[in-house]
Amino acid sequence: MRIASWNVNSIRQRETHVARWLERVQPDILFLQELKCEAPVFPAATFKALGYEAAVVGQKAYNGVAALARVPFTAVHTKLPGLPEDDAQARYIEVTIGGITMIGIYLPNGNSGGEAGYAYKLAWMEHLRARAKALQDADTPFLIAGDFNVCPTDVDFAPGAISPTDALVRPATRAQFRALLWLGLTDAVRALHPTGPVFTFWDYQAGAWPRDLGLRIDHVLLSPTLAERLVAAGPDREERGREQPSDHVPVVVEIRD
DNA sequence: ATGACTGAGCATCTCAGA
Repeated sequence: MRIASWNVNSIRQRETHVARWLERVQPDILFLQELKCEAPVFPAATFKALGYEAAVVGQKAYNGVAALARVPFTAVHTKLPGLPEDDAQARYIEVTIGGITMIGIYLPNGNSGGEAGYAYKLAWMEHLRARAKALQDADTPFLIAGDFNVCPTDVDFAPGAISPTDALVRPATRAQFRALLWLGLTDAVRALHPTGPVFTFWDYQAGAWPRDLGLRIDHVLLSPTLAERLVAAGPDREERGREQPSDHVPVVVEIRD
């Protein structure tokens, strides 16, 4: 089984990129982030023509997540359990496919809105940890894929690519990410690439891509029984070199059937 | 020393991204 995640930075700007990528890579399921549109204008027909059904959690202009899969499925949650009822940010989708619970996330960046904005990020991470713990306690095989907006360690950003005070690297951000891992989850990409940079994002500015000044912020975390079946994991750097690319590349994980 | 990006939207500027 091939599972992928991709922050596309506007699905309407990246519709062709995603369609061609699906044809080339043939994932069983693809989680998308930063759709930047409401569900009715998501280009579902384009992906349906390629054999992919879509579940979309949209929002005007900001955020937005979706799942595309070749096997019929339904979204069981479209909001992160535990968040206030009036939270309108489209950042979470949870589906079940083949007995596995799969969660796609667009975790808050945390650099806007001052300390309140950062507190929202930490609260979001704590609710995500609680959701993961509930699945773990129920012995449910599950994975969490998406844009975590977390550089877990100093190896996960190029020197100079980010400020030391950025919300992606703040100590509390990393502590909350480790709390997730301590549930027994495996960072799929890092498990198979134990050392060195494995970037998934390069800023549009200052020649970050040609200078390879990237970040590793898109992750796939696996519950224990899925981790035992892990055979491959990594970013698809090829996509960053295309015309008008997203600033993120897809991350692809292979799980033995 | 200078310039250095992308996308959406009540749009020729602001907000957000990271």
